[in-house]
Amino acid sequence: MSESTILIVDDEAAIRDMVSITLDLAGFASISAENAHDAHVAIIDKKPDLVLLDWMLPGGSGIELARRLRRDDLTANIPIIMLTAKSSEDNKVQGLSEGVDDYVTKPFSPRELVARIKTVLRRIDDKQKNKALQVFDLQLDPTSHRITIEDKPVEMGPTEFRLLKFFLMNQEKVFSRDHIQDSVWGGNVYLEERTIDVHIRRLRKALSSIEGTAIDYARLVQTVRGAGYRFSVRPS
Amino acid sequence: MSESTILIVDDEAAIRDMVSITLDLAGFASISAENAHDAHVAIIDKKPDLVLLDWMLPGGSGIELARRLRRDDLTANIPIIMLTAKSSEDNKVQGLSEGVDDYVTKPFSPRELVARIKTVLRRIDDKQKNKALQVFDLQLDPTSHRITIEDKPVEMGPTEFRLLKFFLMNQEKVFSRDHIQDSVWGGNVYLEERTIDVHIRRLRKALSSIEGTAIDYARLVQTVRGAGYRFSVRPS
DNA sequence: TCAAACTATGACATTTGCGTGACAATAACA
DNA sequence: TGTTATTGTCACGCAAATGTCATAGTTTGA
Repeated sequence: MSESTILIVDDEAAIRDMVSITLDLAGFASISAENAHDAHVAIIDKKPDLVLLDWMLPGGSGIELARRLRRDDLTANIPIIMLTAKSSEDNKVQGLSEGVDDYVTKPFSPRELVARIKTVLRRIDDKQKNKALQVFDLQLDPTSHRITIEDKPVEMGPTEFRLLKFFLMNQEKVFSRDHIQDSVWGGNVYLEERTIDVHIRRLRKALSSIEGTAIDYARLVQTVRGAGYRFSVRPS
Repeated sequence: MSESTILIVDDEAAIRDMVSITLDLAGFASISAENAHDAHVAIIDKKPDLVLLDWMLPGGSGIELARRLRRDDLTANIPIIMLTAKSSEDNKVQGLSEGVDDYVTKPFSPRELVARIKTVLRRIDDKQKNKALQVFDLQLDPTSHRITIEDKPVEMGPTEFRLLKFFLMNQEKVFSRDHIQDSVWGGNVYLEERTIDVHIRRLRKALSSIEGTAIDYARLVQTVRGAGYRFSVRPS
């Protein structure tokens, strides 16, 4: 997994800096915001993997932000760790009910903060890993190792299965054949260049195998001439 | 069944220790938490089989925790026994509506506590057992150690019995041969790779042995090429 | 409009993984 | 003790999956 990005939301610059340095040292990328509004913009824009949110933002907007993030589907799955000034059970309870994932009480040690972050990220990761990937009525369920379109099972080989899984987890991005090979086959094989094309074709064929669907799922696997392939919900 | 883990949630260290010792003596493993937050983390992390929860945690967070546990799918099935300071009908009623499984009123005897725990665990256990072990007209009764299809007895060896039981308890999931071996044979044996196949075949054969059924039960044991086997009601 | 560069596709040989019948060793049982 | 059921292994056959190639089709830019 690549580097996780953490958004720090706190009105005190000193704390932002301190946390930022801590996270950098722990191998995270960090961005900062000093108020709820900037934070929200940054979240939409940069899609951080986790938000460190000060409970006591001026105007009590910390909890407001948390609530808002949870309400919106786009941001509902971004984990939040609250930073609370004092260890108050009231806050904790209220925060838990807002869907906050964990707490760190100020003052906190860098070690503790990093540990909490890692725990939350791992927990979320496990949850996501076994979650079914879905695009329209196309569904890939890693647990049952099954692909369905409109609940009808779709037949394909193991390689096409991995290929589709890769695309579903990385939509709207173009990947070169080399990159696809590394990600789907693993780095230690040599493949003829055209081989990727053939598997793309097989995947498309499998996605077209269900008759009478409203959407042509094969068309979601798009060729980007000179660059590679892309899985996208938007027409090319 | 392996050792059950009980999580003790109480703010008084003396009670935690006392209960912990009691549980150890009764053959349970126990972990402790002194507040709702730590408890929640421990539950996510350690997945205890039962939670002993003090009703009167500071800030009234005991009931909050119970409510929160019930809301989340991951924790909704973990049984909760409430520890109440005084025997108040109000508490009991309120607790029941939160989905609490039982009550123990302080002060309680170790003997009573253990009895309650065992009762709840057994109840939950029975519920789990009797739930998954029927598919259409195929029935597996763990007690009488019998399998029937449309009330007609099905003959199979002990290994196939365990295999079918495993599948019935874990439907819609793919298992690798290694995983099946660990779960059905136990971890300390070495089996030739093809051996699993042979037992799958014997199981399928047994499931086909009843003539004239509406459903081909053998077909529920599905091969997932390159991944393992899956028991599923849905066609592959 | 043409050539060059790139991609799609059908066909094919090879590899891989699974199903199956047979068999010997072992365990269960009368 | 003899008899039967159960179990694990093996060898073989088959079908799916895979990678490659040759050919056809498409796009791009001069």
